Parts: sequence; C-alpha cells; structure tokens
Amino acid sequence: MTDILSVARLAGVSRATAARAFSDPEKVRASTREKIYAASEQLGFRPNYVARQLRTQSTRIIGVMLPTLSNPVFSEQLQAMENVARAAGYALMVATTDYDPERETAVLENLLRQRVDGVALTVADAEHSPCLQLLAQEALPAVLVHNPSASAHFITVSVDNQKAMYKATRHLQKLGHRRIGMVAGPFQQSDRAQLRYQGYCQAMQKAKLDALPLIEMAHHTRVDSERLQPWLQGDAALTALVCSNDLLALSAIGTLQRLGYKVPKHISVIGFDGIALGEMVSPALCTIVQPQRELGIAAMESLMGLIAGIDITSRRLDFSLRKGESVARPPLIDKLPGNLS
Amino acid sequence: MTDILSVARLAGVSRATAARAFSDPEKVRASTREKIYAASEQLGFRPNYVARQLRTQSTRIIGVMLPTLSNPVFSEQLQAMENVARAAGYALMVATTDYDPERETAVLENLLRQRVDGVALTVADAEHSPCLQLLAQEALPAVLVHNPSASAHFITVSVDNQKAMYKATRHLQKLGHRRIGMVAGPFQQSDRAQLRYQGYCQAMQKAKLDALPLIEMAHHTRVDSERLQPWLQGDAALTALVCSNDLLALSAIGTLQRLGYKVPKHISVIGFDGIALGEMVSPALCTIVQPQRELGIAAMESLMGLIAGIDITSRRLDFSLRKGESVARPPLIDKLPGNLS
DNA sequence: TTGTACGCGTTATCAG
DNA sequence: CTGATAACGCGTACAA
Repeated sequence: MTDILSVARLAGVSRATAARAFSDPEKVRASTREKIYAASEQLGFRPNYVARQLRTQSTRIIGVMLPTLSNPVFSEQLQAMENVARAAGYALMVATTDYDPERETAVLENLLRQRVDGVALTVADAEHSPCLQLLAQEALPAVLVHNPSASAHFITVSVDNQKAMYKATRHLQKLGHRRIGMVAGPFQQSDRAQLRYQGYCQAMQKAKLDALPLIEMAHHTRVDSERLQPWLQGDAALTALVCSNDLLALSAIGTLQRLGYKVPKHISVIGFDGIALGEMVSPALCTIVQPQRELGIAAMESLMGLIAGIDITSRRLDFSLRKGESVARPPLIDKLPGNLS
Repeated sequence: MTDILSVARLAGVSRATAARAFSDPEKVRASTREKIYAASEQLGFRPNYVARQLRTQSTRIIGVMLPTLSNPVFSEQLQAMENVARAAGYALMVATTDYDPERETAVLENLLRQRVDGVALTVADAEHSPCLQLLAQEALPAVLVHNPSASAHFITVSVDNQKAMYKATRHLQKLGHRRIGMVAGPFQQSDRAQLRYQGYCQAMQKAKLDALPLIEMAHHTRVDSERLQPWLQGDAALTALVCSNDLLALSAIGTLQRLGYKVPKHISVIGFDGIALGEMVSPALCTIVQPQRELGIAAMESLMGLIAGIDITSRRLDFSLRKGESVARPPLIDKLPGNLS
C-alpha cells in the first residue's frame, strides 16, 4: 500500500505538506491541496491509522467489554454505543467475558495493550472483580454500565436495580399475590441479580410475607422445568414469579404453558429489562423497563466526556413498569393480607 | 506509560534483548530473562500493540460489519465470531450499517484505514453494493456471511435461503394450506429477503397456487397490524403466513392473537432463522433453523485461513425445519389441491 | 504557505 | 546469547 511520501512526490510537494493536507487541510493552499488529493486518488492512498495512532498517542478506539451478546439487553446497548461512537469518529473494539472474572482481566489487559482511548464495561460482579482493581491502577477513562456504583472510584451508568425489583414485587402484592417466588440464573455471578433479589426480599418483608429462597437456574436465560415444578404444586404453590431478566421470564411463560398452566390466569410472571420482544409476544410481558438505548448512549457520552477531560459524574437512569399482559390477580380467593398500603 | 527501553535500562540490557524476552523468550538466557521480567513488573510495563502493529504490518484485528445488532441472528453470530477470534489471538472491531449502502462503504473504508488483517461482513444487497466493489479492489482477506455468493469473487458462508423458504412453504402446503402469504421487512434492502421470496413463489408455483405479492412491513422486525389485517378477511383470507425472519414471525403471532386469532388454530405462522427465543415462547415457533453459531464459526475460521494464506472455498451450511407449535392444518375444510407430491 | 527533521515504541537484521 | 541500528508511516515543532 502506498504511503504518504509517494503521494507527496507525485504531487511535487514535501512529505509534510502532503500529511497536512489530510490531518489539517486548512493549513495548506487550496491549489496544492487539490494536487495532493489527485495524486492520492491516483495512487489509491489510504491514511494509515496505525502510524497516526503511534504518533499522536491516541487511537480513537473505544474498548467495550460485555458479559455476552446473546442477551438482547447487551446487544441493544452495544448497538446504541456503536451509533454514538461512530458518529463521533470512534471505532469500537468489542470483547465478551461470559461472566468469567478471569476472562474479564484478560480482555481488559488486551484492550490496554491496544491502547484504546477509553473503555465501557459491564462486569459480572463489581465488588469482587480483579479486573476493576487492574483498571483502578491505570489512568484510562472508564465507564461502568449496569454495575452498581459500589466502588466509588468509577463512573457508572445504571438504574436502581433493587428499587426496580422492589417495585415489581410490590405490584404483584397489590394485586393480591402472597406467594411470590423469584427465579434467576447463576446467582453469585451477577451483582445485578443480587441487588434484584434484595429488592424482592425487601418488598416481601414490607408486606410481612416470607421472602422465599431464590429459584436458581443453571443458565442465565433459560428455565429448567424440573427446578421450577416443585414450586408449582401443593398448598404453597406460587401464584406469581418475578424473574431476574426478560429472557428468563419468557422462557418461564413458555415452560408454564407447556406444563398446562395459563399465564396470567393461573400464574403471573414478571420480567426485568424491557427487551423489545417482550412486547411482541402474547401475552405481552409485564416487566421492568430499563432504557437500554439510553444506557448505551449515556455511557458513551460520559466516556467521551472523560476522554475530553471534562468532569463527569455517575448517572442513574429512570426505569418504569410496563404492565403487559402476563400479570393478573391470583387465581384462588386469596384473602388479602392486612398490610398492603 | 513506560516503554521497553526503560525496562531494558533497568534490567541492564539492550532494548533488543528486552524485546526478545517478550517476543521470543527462548532466545535469551534464563537469568537475564528473569531480570527483564522483574524490571518490567516493577515499571508496570505493557507492550504497545500499536507500535508492534506498525512494525510488523499486521494488526491481528479483524473487522466485522453487520447490518444491526438488534436482531439476535446477527448478535449470536457476532458472539460466535468473537469467541473463535479471541481464542486465536485476534481482536474484533465492530461496526453496524443499518442496511445503508453508504454506511457500508464508510465503515469499510474506516476498517481499511485501521489496517485490519481481514473483514467478515454481511451487506444488505451483495449485487448492488458499492462497498463490495471497493473491497474487490483491495487485497484484503474477506468473508461474506449470509450473502448469496452471486459475486463469485468473494468467499461466502451462508445457507441456501431460497431452498429453505421453498421447504417451509411446501411444509404448509402439505398440511393443506393453499392461501399462504409472505411477510417481510423493507424488501429491496435485503438480498436474503428477495431469495426467500423467490423460494416462496417457487413453492406456490409447484403446487399450482397463486404466489401472492409480498406483504411488506415498514420495519425489519415488527409487524404493522394495519398492513396485515386486509389479508385476514373475506373469502380469500390467508390460512398461513411465512415470515422472512423470526422476529417478524413472533411479532406476527402476537399481533394475530391480539386481533383475536388463535395460532395455529385459525392461522399458521412460520419463521426463518431459528433464534433461541422461538423455542421458549408458546406456541413455540415453527421455523427454518439456520446454524447461527456455526455460521459465525465457519466464517471466522475461513477468514483466518485466508489470512494464513490457505486456499479457502465458499461454504454452504445446512438448515433444518423445526416443527414447533405455531403451524397446524388449515381451519376450514380446505379440499386438498390435487398436485401435492 | 511550505520544508526539514525528529520521534512515537516495536521488531528485524546484522554483527559481535 | 547479546547489542547497535534501521525501518514501519505519520504528525508537528521549528525554521525558512
């Protein structure tokens, strides 16, 4: 591939002038600029960003680290981030971790070696993440997405997971549900799942109900029929399920229907995230809606602010409860508990 | 950030030796190697990939260009690609185009400037893609994913879209359906949608039935109720719908149910892609299953082969029909047409 | 406005 | 086994 020197020669100018024509066009007379562009065209010259990056000590690349792209929450967020990054002239380097702390550090290390200008990342568990300790030692602009801002060192963009799940659970209680269970994926792995469980517990306590142990699935996004069934039988059968994410909730609804339960007639199901698909299926999923695209946009804008040296603070975005069609009053005449506000 | 020269100085060796200790450890005596590692540790040295890239003329970065990440088909594929790339020591630079040809060329141009070692891309329409013309002029290793290999210049990894949709439509016909419609997103944009429509037409013709005009939606993944309704009424009301992708199919099912139609009792729906969610919902989606992860894996492996200089040919992967629960015999006593094999 | 000259951090080629 | 040195392609003081 031709380099800028050949272009300069063909245009009959010095290397410096040719370089300027690309990096700082104002600084060169229009007529010579045209000659340079023509020569460049003719030779099929294309600026070498690697060389530029080395010289300017800035890559205009942003590193993005995510648990997985198989969950629409993250791929939507990535899509939003990509849009604003590209519009601002940044490229994205993307890597996934599958909630594995070791992979998190490996990925981050790689991003650092690539000399990305900043990173936007979602870690499995911000409290015990070796990767964040690594990051804390570096001066690299960074924004955590989704993770609670427990570690006050980092800029975070998130919603209040605990409060959101509290609200979801209260919603069920107000409809008369008393035996409400929560299902989640591998629990210890995700700090968000933990916060959501706390929100659930808090709501149960508020209503003077027993917070049940978490119904833990092997997979983050799929319900195992066998693990669910015990909770559906007998006197203490659940009348409602809160799920730690929408994919789990949709999977739960499908599983329940296949087991012969009608949703929401026999059992109510509520999700968390607000993925687009939840609205399209029937029954439409009742869920906590996180502003996924806004999260991505806000994260990218904060990050670009940091890179520009602007003072940035953590942001907490609003969530909402979408009613959908997967929730109704409990089936049996379940006398309302005294203590509902 | 410290560079390798400082490490060398601290270790009391030359820059060359220090560099060797990292790139080719065998070539340096164990004792001095240890001194170098110690110095490196102490200074917090981290290899600068940008400099390495400039020197070696190889970035070990692969560019990935996709229409969107909002469709699980692409995000799953990306996830698979990321896994194999990372395992092989490649990083991924990702950009989306939203089916816009101009954005396609802009994105590709940027990837070229970044000097990626290869690209894996899915374009909206391979036949009329300025971006592919651009690519054809470069010597860059490239693999097209999903796109038909019409342009024989390129290595392609795909399934036979036409044949797949033919099979889906025949499946409906064999169950007794005669009035079958096909719904798709913005049609001209996607070469795959066009091939799928051809498959549908071919199947209708084979059964001596009228191929109906495409029912075109404004969005690639969402059904507009108003555009659908005219096809559901009167004597010629459709008894089955084939959809150009799964999101559209799920959306169609939701819409139909909300309009009071039962799926599959009143109307059958069949999708295309085989996204995971299709299996989880109820009724489970009947669909053509593309091996999404395999597509991603095969594409990446082919690309890495190309980069390594190995001879690679296009690959066509197998699809299958998943029966699901969203398809049944047509509701009315619809006399079977004579001509079903 | 244009040209000269240096450096960004590595790796590769040669000698020693 | 180790060291000196020249690239890689570009941006930018500084001088003209």
